Amino acid sequence: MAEKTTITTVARHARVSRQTVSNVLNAPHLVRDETRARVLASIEVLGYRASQAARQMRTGRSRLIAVRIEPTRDGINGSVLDRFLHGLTETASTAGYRVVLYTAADDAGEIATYDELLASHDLDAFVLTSTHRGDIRTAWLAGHDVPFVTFGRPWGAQPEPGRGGGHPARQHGGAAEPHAWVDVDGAAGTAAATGHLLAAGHRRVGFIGWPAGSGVGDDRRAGWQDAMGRAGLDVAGLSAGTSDGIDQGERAARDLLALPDPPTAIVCASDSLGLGARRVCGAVTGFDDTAVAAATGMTSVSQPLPEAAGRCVQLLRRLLDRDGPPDTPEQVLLAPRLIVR
Amino acid sequence: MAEKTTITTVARHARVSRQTVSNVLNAPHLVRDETRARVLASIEVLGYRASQAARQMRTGRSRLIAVRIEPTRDGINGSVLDRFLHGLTETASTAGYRVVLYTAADDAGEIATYDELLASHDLDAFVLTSTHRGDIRTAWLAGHDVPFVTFGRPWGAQPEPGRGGGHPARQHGGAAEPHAWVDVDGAAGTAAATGHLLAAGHRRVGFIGWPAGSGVGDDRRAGWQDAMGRAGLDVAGLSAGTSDGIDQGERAARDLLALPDPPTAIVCASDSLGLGARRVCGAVTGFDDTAVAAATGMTSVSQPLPEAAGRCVQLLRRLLDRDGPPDTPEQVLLAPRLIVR
DNA sequence: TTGTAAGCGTTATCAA
DNA sequence: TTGATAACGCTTACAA
Repeated sequence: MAEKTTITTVARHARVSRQTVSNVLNAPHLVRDETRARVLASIEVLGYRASQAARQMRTGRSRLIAVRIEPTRDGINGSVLDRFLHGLTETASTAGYRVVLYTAADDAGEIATYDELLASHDLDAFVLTSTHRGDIRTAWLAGHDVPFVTFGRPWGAQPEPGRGGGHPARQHGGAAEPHAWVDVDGAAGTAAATGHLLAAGHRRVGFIGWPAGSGVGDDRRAGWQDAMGRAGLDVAGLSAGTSDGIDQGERAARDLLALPDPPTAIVCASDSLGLGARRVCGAVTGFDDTAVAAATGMTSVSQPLPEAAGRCVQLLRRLLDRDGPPDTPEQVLLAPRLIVR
Repeated sequence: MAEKTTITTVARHARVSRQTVSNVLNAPHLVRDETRARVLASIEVLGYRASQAARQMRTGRSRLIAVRIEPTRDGINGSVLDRFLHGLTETASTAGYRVVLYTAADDAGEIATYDELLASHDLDAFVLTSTHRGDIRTAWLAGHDVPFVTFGRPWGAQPEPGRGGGHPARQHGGAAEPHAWVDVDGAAGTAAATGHLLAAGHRRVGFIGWPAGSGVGDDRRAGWQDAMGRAGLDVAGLSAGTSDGIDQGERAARDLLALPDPPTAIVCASDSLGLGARRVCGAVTGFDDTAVAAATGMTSVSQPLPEAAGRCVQLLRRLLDRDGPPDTPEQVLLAPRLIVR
């Protein structure tokens, strides 16, 4: 094994002081062109790379961002995180950041992990996924002055039990302080899916989603409802809410089809639900454009995951790569795309 | 924000020297019980956690292990990595290690990334997935004395063009120096799938996999061939090789069914191929037990991903948490499970 | 058993 | 524009 190349090695090789080498790297404008060129040449020749650990001790920044990896729930929607992670890793690396993974059983466990990661590894920031109503994580991070971005907008404080109708999802419930987030417009997605079915001649279009109060679910339901409303169509009784899963989707679809005036097509809030519904209904759309949708030829709403990941990194940089007071948080709402099959 | 808690804070609080605090953490047996208890209490009260960066500077160990995250190819088999990653993150964290992600376009790019990660972040080890014939990564890592484990056994040097028949996959081709690896016995999986079909009364069981020379593919083919041989059945002409994909699976299945004496059932090397084959053949098994297989009710071979991940960490610890000369590398071959549907 | 001193590789401060 | 010095928080060697 060769000697470890440190900044001292480079300094000796280029016949300058350590500090000058450091300046070439961190404040190039302070160094004369000729000197800089010589130093850069030495760096190249010696294959020098600054030690993150040493740099971190001095600057307090680790250039590490953390993301939670969840146990793929039903496997169908799980690959969404997979693609998001890949995009995140790629974009982060071009910005000089690395992604570290962590797991947690629930929100409380996740917060304990924040504490641990921050104290021992000095993590620079967190990317949170799967935001939901009553999410306690963002308040904790904000309260501890930890930079973070969520993939998924804030859905408000507590689940509101009695809120059936209306468009509750559109109110981003009184989050104490807004934070940076990136999200995909789920309502626009289900609206597009509904429009697609309407264009195909359907008039009775049903919806299968999750029970009211789930934020993401309410949003997707609202998109369907809006699209139906704009077409002047009645939606009374055409909506079902159930937990996620293939069998649940089939059951809910059966119920809808048993109505006196049943739907002829169904928009679903997930590919899992859609797959189940398809067993009993010909015209069904799913959500997330997972491999299952592609494999079974189901029309589905596709989220622009790589772009969402890129935006998260972008927002993070705005938070991190600055010396002044933090900018006002930014929010990004991306449009999904309907993949017609 | 409270003051940063360092080892000095703890020392003051417990009325001992910094060194004693360090000893409590790293060499508890050197400290008197009473003192140790007092120090631990202070650590608890102050919520102290040793700074990884400072520790790393002294010890040269980062307690970080790296894994590549691949762009989900066809999405169907992609979720395998997802589940493996989750298991890895979980097990690693209980051993005090964190998982960092990286991407790479190909083997050469991956090696460049090793260089970068090692030089700047002092990574402790790598976990390699998707081993293949002619894999240049292991030689590089071994040559640079970097600890690593592969998920997937070494498949030998170069793809061997003219090797059609036999059981080439069973020869783990002259790897210069064996290394630690964990793998799942693919041949056992396809053998089980074949056995399942034979038990159902089939006598002509075909196989659709990838072109010869791919290591993993040859192994899975060998399992089918062995099972057929043990049952005294002829396999001549019953095997097809194609690139992965649903349509490719369908095409290969059509070809097999067009034979004079066609198969009545087909074992496939992936769920993608299986899904395609199923369009034209009733009795088909897949491989990987992905969400697609579950959703479409296809029998498939399931890999014990969490266990594989755990074993990888176990092997890594053997390599890392030792002071003497490294142990002889260990290899772990896990048995898959057939999920009958 | 506990304390003192040195040093890991970097960057911020300040003087030349 | 460049260089000397100190400091970040920790652990290893050695002295008390």
